[in-house]
Amino acid sequence: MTDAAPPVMTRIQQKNRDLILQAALEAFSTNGFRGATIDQIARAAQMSKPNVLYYFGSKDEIHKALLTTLLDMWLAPMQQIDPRGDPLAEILRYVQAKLQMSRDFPRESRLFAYEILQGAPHLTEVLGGGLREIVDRTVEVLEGWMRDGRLASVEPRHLIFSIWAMTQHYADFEIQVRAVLGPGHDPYQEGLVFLDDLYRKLLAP
Amino acid sequence: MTDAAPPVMTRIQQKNRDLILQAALEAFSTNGFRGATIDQIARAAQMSKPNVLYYFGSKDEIHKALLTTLLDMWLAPMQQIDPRGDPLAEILRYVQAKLQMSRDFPRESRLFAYEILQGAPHLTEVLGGGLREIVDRTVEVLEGWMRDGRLASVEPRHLIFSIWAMTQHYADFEIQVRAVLGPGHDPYQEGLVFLDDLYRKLLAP
DNA sequence: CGTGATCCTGACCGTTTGGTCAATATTCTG
DNA sequence: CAGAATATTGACCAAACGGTCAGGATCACG
Repeated sequence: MTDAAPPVMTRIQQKNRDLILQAALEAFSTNGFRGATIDQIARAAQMSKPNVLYYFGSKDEIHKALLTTLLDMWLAPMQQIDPRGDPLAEILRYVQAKLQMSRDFPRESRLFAYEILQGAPHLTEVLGGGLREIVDRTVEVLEGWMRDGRLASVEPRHLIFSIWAMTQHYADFEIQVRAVLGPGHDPYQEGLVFLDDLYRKLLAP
Repeated sequence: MTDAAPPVMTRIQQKNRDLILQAALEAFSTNGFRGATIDQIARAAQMSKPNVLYYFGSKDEIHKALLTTLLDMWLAPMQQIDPRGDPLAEILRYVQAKLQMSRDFPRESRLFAYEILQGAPHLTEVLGGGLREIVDRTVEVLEGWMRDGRLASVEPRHLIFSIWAMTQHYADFEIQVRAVLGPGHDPYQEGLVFLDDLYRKLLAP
């Protein structure tokens, strides 16, 4: 009984696949899937176009690999909500973590934004499957807290939407945010203060 | 002294320009600027490609015309906030209006989302100019209300961001919202209930 | 009804783009 | 170090795309 398909990678494969994904993240997140070109990715990864296609069979494959690689990281903060912790503290920590991800990984945020905007052609199974399960689990935790009177009663799924919308807004619409605020502002710092206040008031039991 | 450039349009011009813009809205809002093709727009508008380019000199021009045509409509609800009205009622009315626009004009919402995501190459002057002024005016109204103790004191610009983020989320990420909610839900109806509650709690003086 | 302005299109062009392929270079391993 | 496996690339291709152009159809109007 041997390993069916041992995904053993050579040192070079590991390095180059990583280089390509790095370059692709930059390209896809600034221009969208159709706006990015393999040439552009190859140039950024400092290799020839055929070599890029040697590691990933097609542009689509690069894109799909990127999304699946980054999805776990993107969803991680929500899974770290601790049912045994203090409800408000747990949620505020989640908001902060999500906002920090927008600040530290805006390209990832935009990548997903483009994908969802376009109708999530590469994420349909994830949306209806894994994502929904993760959300459902979190919803159960939230509803438990609400039943116990430790959290104000609000529609939990829309609460989650609101957190996603607000935090990702700072990354996805950063240009607009900065244009409106003008220079000399730290959108994320101010946003955190605002969101902290908002969710405290909304969720206080 | 004659009119410098009387923009008088023939019946046909009016009809065809409108048809093209209609088709372009559909195309740009589903595939983004680079994802949409002139062929596609021409087909949807039921005319030949050269004819599309007879009315609009280039793909870029169509896009720009769309954005400028729709921008006023998009920003209108905020300008209808009445400084003499009841603060909370005015804001809740704005939230409702914005949410209705997401529901009734999701394509417009996505069009702007794509544009901002991409760095707003066609909206830079608007972002730094007109938009900022409109926001500034609204901010003054909000700050006036807060000074008078008729509204809880929160950072007004981030309050506006939150309204934009939340309401547009339902249009721009509709696929994700529906995937998470599952069938048998009215995202906009539920969203309105949630947001009403949220802003009541946040803004009660 | 005629004639000038407006409207419309098939055919075409140059460029870009995703992807292929044969050939060469490099690395790994016995 | 030999030879097999892996890695890399220049040259090339077909399709898609934005845009042009010359010529024909249609319309408005005296």
